[in-house]
Amino acid sequence: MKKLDELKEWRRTHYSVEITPELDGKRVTVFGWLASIREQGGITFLILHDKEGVVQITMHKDKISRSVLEKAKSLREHSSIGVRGIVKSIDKAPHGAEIIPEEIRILGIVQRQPPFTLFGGKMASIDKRLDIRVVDLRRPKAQAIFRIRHTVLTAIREFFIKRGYMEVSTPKIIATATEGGAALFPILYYDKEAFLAQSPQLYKEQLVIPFEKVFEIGPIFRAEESRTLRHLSEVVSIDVEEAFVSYEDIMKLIEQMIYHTVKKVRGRCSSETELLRHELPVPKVPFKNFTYRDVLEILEKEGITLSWGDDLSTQSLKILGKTMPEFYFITDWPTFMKPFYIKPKGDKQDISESFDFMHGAIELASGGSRVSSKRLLVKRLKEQGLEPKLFRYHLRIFDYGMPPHAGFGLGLERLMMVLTGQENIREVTIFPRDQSRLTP
RNA sequence: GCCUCGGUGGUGUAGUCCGGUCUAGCAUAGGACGCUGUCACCGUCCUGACUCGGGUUCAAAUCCCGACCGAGGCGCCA
Repeated sequence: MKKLDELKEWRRTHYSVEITPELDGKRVTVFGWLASIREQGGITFLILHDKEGVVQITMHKDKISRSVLEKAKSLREHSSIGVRGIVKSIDKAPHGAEIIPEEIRILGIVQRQPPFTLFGGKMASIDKRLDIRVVDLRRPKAQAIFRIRHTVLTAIREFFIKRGYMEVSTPKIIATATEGGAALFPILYYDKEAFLAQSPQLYKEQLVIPFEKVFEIGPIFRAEESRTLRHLSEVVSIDVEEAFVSYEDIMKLIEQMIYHTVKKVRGRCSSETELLRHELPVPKVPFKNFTYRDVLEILEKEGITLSWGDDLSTQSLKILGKTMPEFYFITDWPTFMKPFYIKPKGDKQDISESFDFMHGAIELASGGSRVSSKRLLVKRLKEQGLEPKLFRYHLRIFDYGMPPHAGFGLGLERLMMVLTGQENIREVTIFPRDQSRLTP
């Protein structure tokens, strides 16, 4: 057993990337994890990485105390250490500067052979990586993905707050199905049956009464038996609802939100997108807009015949994605294909004021104008085979001046797949949940 | 949920069709040594694996059955 050192009075003076030639001769303290150790004759090089990047620690056999050198050589990749030493400006070092250590403290040792190395080498399968996910997240590419995610969330919050939307939180433990459709996870709520929310839909609609413009960024849960690269049982949904607007206004809002977000990612995360080798062009606005009927015609030309009312199969979405590898909307879906709260068009009741927001073959968001008349809502519930009684707590709000309103729900992970070029939604989720994975 | 495919050292793979040549190859990792400017360092040597259970056979990593685990596609779903 190797002995661990105590942190004691040591505190970080610099992050790895802050070790620059200008600090030449200064004493610094850095903390991090060992990314690699290389011996070159009488010189030993350690690469230390922290959350910001890497720095090189260099030890000449004759110029360093024996105990420091022995300690360094005993280390294995992934060990967590602290290093106190003198910065030396030198061209041959990776960023023009390195640290000559005076003392090394071993703070966390590596007991087992990790299933992968941080830099280079073959990647282990996603299953093995997810088993020790936080170690996997040290990989530079994973770091890049989640830095981008952080930037995306920040940009989206900035965007809505600046435009006067209020951030809200709604219950994730609910009494009844919100919209029918997706399967819910039942849970035991004291002595009652309850469910995990599949969407904040009904709550956010109600919240336009006091707040007019709201958004929520929070988890939603779906108990679908979906075994694909783009479905999870728990995802983060970005939900917006606004009073006195229609679905066309909401589509415009999405367009601006995406434009703003991509601009921010490009501005703040250029090194991350470069590392991921993923081109992220500024999206061309306005986004293209096809009706459901247009899409059927496009698919017809591609040799796929669908009848009005057919869902777009995975195959047809893939073909659509090839012809349109960009952001676009599919609007005016048949009313019966959409949830009960989606508003039918005034003159054509069989078509709805609805849209799906797409990128290539992947559906990112759906939204629409909402039904604001209680009578119509009850009619729509019945048409969809739902029991209005179960929705009485929702319906009675409509007796107290429910304004016309519209909104959308967007899957954050799917947006992240598009922004980072990942094919598996698990890569953009810190601790993914699917039908076979409940841990870690 | 359905269909298809797979499970070989810590990790990624070759070998499986067509049983014997497998004492299981390669890379990476781990250990030892050498190398005074590496940066996926390099060189030499070493360590380490056929998912589990049953069956067929003179002989099974290889063929058959079952279990467990995983991957992809479709459907469901947003």
